[in-house]
Amino acid sequence: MAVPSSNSPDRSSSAASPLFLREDEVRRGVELLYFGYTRLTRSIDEGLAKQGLGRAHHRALYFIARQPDLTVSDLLRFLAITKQSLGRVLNDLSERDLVEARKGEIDRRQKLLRLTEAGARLEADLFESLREKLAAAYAAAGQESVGGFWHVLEGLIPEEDLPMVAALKESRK
Amino acid sequence: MAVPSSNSPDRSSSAASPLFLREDEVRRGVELLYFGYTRLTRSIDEGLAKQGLGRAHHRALYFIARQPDLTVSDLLRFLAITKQSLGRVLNDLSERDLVEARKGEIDRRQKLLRLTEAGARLEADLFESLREKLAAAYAAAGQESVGGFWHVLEGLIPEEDLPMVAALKESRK
DNA sequence: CAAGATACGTCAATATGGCTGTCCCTTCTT
DNA sequence: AAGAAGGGACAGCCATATTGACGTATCTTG
Repeated sequence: MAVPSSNSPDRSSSAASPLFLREDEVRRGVELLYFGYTRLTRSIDEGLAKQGLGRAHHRALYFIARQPDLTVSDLLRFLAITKQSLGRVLNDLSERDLVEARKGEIDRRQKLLRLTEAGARLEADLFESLREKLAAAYAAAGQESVGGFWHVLEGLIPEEDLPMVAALKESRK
Repeated sequence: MAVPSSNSPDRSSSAASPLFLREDEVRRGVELLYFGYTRLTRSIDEGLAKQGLGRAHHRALYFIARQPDLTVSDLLRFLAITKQSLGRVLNDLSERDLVEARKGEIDRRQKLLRLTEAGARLEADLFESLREKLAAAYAAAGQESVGGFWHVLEGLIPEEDLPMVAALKESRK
């Protein structure tokens, strides 16, 4: 341990295992992810507050918009919350006529969720604010960077969850 | 909109309005950011629950670890929550002897926050779990992707907040 | 067909992490 | 001396999540 005078830790990661990355690179990622994510969602929060809704409602709206006729249990998988928590959110949304449900035809136990026209309008509005910010970030970073951005994020998602995310991609007709 | 037959995206960013990106690209970013971010923080939540702490405590720990002798008001800027909310968190942390404070020497109204040894150990533990995941994602994506990842995220942070984020970078002496 | 599994809903109780508004003390600046 | 700034504390509120237990309709299968 011949680390000289400097009180800075031995960060010469590069040396050994490639998985043991320099702490700085990891901290940088953590911080950018934190600030980037919170800033992106902040815009949405404001738009939602006006309608008396919260972030949870937006997430539900988003996935329903993304996959019309989504079932409750699929939505639960996306949101990874409990049935009870989702129940409240879904009730709020249908009271406000933003979401409607009908019985599944194949399996009539299922409830197929869809946005009403008003719901679609609201979702589009909120999405517009996401688009502005993300599109600006894409543009500033350049298209080459976008691929890397996606790539790293994909790596953060555990394998068992990838099929779920991929399902969204497909519904993107 | 004379986008030709090809179903491949019109990515010649250059094309029309470079800010009006294809919806799919934005949705993909939103989704990856959501799943990536939640999966990354999930690991942390488990570690914290054991100590009876929550995510809020981790954020405070993280920034204090990052910038020893951080003042309360600087921490408030990072976290973007109210003094009252932070107060509770900080009390929890000092009750558990994870954080300690001393008076500022230059300005004695200030409280300079530091981790205790136990606090540093806990933070290092939690960070380790972040490192594992993020390092694996970096490795899987390749170093070229990491730059793009950072770049796009930077673009999500409003200009007025960039100095704050940069301050962290510097303290990373 | 009967039994069991599945999809959905709901009750009650609880925790966390935020918020607002108000008021206070100490210390620095002018 | 007055005001601004850093920090703290009270009370009360709200949104979002949790667990566990239970109920009902519907599908699946031996």
